Amino acid sequence: MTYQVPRMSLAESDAWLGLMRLCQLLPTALDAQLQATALITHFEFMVLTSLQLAPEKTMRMTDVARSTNATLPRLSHVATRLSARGFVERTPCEDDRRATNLRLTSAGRSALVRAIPLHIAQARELVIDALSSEQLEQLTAITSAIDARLSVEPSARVGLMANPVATAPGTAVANDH
Amino acid sequence: MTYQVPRMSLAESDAWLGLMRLCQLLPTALDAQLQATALITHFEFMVLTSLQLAPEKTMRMTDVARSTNATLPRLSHVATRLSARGFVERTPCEDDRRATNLRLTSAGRSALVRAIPLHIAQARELVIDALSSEQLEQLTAITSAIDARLSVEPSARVGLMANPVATAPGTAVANDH
DNA sequence: CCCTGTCAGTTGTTGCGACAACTATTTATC
DNA sequence: GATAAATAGTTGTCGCAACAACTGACAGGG
Repeated sequence: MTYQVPRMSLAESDAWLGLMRLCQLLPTALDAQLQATALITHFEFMVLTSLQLAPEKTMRMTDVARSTNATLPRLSHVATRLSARGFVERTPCEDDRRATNLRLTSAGRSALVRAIPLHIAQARELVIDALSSEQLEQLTAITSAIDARLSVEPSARVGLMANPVATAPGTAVANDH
Repeated sequence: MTYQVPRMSLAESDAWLGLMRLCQLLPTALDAQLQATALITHFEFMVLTSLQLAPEKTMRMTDVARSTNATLPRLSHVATRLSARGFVERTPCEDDRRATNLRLTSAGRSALVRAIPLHIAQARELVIDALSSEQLEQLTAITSAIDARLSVEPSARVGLMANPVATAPGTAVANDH
């Protein structure tokens, strides 16, 4: 029951390759510039921003992770680095003693304030100013549509993926075209 | 001479954050799926594909790097891994003895052929089928526009970036060009 | 209560990408 | 034709992200 995956049309392939290229180059360029000018990574910037917006400049690890699209282990490591630089403090949570609160220090706030204009300039230079306002709206719609697909858990979107390739050549893979 | 960077409007910020989220989540999801099903990374897939399309299934390292949006060191490392798995062979180039040719082996071709339908299914599932054909065209236009900005070398797009943050507050940064 | 299961975080390992430094070859210049 | 400069690749180091395994705390059922 190997049904045929339709090939990509030219338009599809153009869009796909363009997106892949973007996903590869943009984050790298962004991080390189922010590192050079503000001495923090883009992800660290997002963490600091999240905290800055929170009441008491304090948030629980899990909430920060969610709002920055990160996994908890990743955030934990970054929090360790940020706290070593004095930008952030870990404090135990009263309500739930499993939880940890992350608080933005004044040094962290300073670093963020220094970084903000650089970051906005970056966003303008590389993306926003490159697009018309129609394209900005289109981009928002496109990213949300893809996002919806990404958020579905992997188990629910097996689809054609349900046919893993065997390591040994002898194993029947039945991928005849 | 601190001139004000205009803040982002809501529409701008939506587009920006959506794009950032996409650039973060999509490559990860892609690699995880391809690794699990085809046992290669997305970047390895691109390398194999490039070679497959080349005459004699052979290309020079530099050309492969360009066609996969990678740096030469990165490609060199990946070539080492791929060649350890027998998917690829390094051969010296006759014309230019500095150069190295990369050739796709038959084992490499098999691996690629196994991966192709999985990869296409992925692309459809996560991106292409999530978008209308108008959106696909829009996406192509958007990515090219941003790409044009990315390709400009950093030195030529200093703009507001030309004011790096000093590590120590006292240090004079005197970065006039 | 205790015991099982779940949740919040942390830590250790692994693997990959960026960058810098290096070798070897080719091209340009005088 | 020798020397300088640029080009093609390789290698080593560093930092970060993913994943798995672990600890400690809450919640629900007997």
